[in-house]
Amino acid sequence: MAQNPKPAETSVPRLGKPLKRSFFNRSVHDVAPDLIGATLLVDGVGGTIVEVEAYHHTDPAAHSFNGPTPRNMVMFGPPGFSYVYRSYGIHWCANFVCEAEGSASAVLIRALEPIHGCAAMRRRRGLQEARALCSGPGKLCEALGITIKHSALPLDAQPFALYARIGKPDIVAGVRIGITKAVDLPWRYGLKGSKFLSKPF
DNA sequence: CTCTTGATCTTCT
DNA sequence: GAAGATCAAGAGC
Repeated sequence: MAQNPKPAETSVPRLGKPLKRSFFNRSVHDVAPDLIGATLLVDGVGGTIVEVEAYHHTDPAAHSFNGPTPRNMVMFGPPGFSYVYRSYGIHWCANFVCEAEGSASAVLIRALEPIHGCAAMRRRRGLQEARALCSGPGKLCEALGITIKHSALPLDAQPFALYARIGKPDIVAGVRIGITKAVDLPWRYGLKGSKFLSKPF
């Protein structure tokens, strides 16, 4: 019998339990793939995370590699906080700080599937196509309204809201995008087959 | 479809 | 003074 009706074109996944800050207090290489499928909202706008990259303090490509500076200071703080930086003078990029305080490791949020508040995202991005709204770290910050004002904020309190995924999705890994150091490390993670990635794997 | 380039500015050397 | 965890538009195929 047809107990599974054809899915709607845009289905809204059930949300798991809210993620606590302690979720981030472990290896950045464990947190990064575990964020695939989680839901990120900023003031109620966002969707399902489909692409991230891990940056470890021993990694030459990490902002924290050469020690603390005014820009990367929040990376050296406790886990479970946001780290937002300016990219190429134009865009914002959002990270989640991981591991014990002082580790200076973080996950870059690179792409998500727009689910909640799509009208607001389309307005901010000046675009209609869902695929282009959040398919890149700068794009998703624009769509979610993330700026430097959102840096160094706890991820388990407003305006942020994070929910665990339900079940375990198929995750793929590959080399990171747009970097010039440590280019061969396979620390980019994505939801297998997602149409909302910044680039295919 | 892929490749190239300009925009724009903060950060660190 | 140069580089950079990007993006969009335009040219070429």
